[in-house]
Amino acid sequence: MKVSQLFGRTSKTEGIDYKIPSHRLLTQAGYIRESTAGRYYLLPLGLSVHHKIEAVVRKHMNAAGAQEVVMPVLHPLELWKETNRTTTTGFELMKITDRRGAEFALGGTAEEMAVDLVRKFNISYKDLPFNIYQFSMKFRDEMRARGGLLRVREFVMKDAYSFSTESQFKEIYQKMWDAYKAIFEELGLKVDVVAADNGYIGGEYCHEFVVESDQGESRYFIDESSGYAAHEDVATFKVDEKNLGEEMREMEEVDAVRGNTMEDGAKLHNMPLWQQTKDVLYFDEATKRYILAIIRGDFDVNETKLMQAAGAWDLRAATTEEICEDLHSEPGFISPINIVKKGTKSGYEVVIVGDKSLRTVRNMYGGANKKHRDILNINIDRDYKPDIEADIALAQPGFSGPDGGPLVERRGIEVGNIFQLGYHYSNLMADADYTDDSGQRQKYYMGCYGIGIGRTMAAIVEAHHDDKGIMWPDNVSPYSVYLATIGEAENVRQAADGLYQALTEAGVLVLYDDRTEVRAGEKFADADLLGIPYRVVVSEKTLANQQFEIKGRGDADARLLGQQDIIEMVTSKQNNSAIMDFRS
RNA sequence: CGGGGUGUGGCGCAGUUGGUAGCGCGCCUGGUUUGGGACCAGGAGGUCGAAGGUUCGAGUCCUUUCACCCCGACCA
Repeated sequence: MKVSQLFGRTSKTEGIDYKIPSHRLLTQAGYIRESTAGRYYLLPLGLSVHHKIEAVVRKHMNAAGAQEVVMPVLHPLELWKETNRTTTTGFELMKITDRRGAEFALGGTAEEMAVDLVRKFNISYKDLPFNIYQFSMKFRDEMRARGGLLRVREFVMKDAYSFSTESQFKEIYQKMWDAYKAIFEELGLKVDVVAADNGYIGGEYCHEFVVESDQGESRYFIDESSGYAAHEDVATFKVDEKNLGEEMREMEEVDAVRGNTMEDGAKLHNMPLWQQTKDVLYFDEATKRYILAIIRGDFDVNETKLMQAAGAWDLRAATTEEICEDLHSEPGFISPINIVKKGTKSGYEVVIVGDKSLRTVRNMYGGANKKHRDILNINIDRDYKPDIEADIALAQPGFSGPDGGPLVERRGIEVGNIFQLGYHYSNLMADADYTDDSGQRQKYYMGCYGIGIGRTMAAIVEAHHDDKGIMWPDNVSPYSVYLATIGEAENVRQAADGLYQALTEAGVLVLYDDRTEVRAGEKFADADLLGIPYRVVVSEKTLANQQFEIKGRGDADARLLGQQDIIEMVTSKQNNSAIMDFRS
């Protein structure tokens, strides 16, 4: 491809105030252009990178036995109603109606479609296991798109769906895990595999593949000694025992003229924070229940864990009015002791969820559900009994991980994930089953596996750039060589044309900067910005002894080589995966 | 959805107490240049986000609305 013919151009001013490096560099180099917030044009260069990433993903998915399909982008809304996800997706479904009034969802993920496809084939155990996947545009009505390609409203996702028996599942999950490791390694990305929360998608466990980056939105913890890695939503830690040797003392209600914070309580009673009870009242809009979370005073409530433990999917903080008038308690003095079982006005039930850390302390102190009254010597079991006992504590940096080592906090970009769905969808959807070897219908067991292609592209740029521009790894760069002429001399042009042809015939993708009106400095700046692995320069100077100048994008110095050596040097680094120039 | 901000040629911006739009980059033409973003001369390109209002007159004042950016909430 000749630069003079390439659609799109570099710009010094376009996107100058974008804060995220990948956003700015991809824009300035002419890989992407914004349409509206969270929606991007992929220009020829950007599409080329996109295709190369897809090719790597496809290669490893196929090698792992998955089979590529394409599903419609418009999903019949009845399918989403079948799984009750029209209201509970976690992202606002985008809907569209055709002129006959048929309703569709713009696909944001495709579990229902995959099940619907599979049930059309009335499968048996002989068909299992299998894994189908696609690359397709996904639509998310994000509240707030940001960070260029990092969080968008439309993007190409590779999404895969596996169908198997429960006993076959572990192997499939492991295969996807291994395939993902191989994919990201080939793309030049170091990933942490992080245990995460399944959220609205269902299932019991899942893992995120995260590229460590300051620009990432995922926060997670690593125990570097053991390799334990978990998203902050699910991270667990060892809870130290405090004063379990102490005798239980008589419960006692006392005056407590203090403010509403934990610190106020610790100060007033001159006792440690950990001996105080932290009582946080929530209301779940989905099930119309109050959820009273109780935890040791030196910990915080992890709301994701709380949602899982209580089955409360639409949690919000309770209002002062609800606390005072419906539950007859007092902000800052809420307590499980003598709390009403039901709101006296609303009739809504109060569910008490206790963290397991409550079993590491004796004789706790806390509110009395009355203003300026506290209770001393509170002990679990004797004085109150949680309806649900679970780990609902939020991990913090420095806490001991489940394997004993200290937890280190990291931030990263989630580029892929693998989910165990189990029977979640086969339970919700009709005929999501197969015939077993005794002729009985059985629910199948599912998993799903996603990779965001555009986000991966941005993550690669985040991991591979300097202050001059992008530095693509060899196998995702749109071209292997940036060939630039300097000057308008006829012999320079002829030599460059010859090298362009020779490299192309050798199978090397070359971006040939044939512009005559552009000076050397600008060509060098463009070459750096674009991030092509090799820059080859042809000028009267290099031709003085029949040579060309070649420089790696990350190298400080260039060297002079003859044409044959150039070709050898470049082809030896060429990646052999089935990759082609989609523009020529 | 809450808080803050911005909308003026393709991009980045200026525009005074209201008087009918300008600069830099880019683009086009000609010339001089040519190893890290050159220079000279000429040129094209804007109903100032949209709608309504005040006024003799609105980029500027008022009202409404839309879009985008940043922070938060949310979020495979």
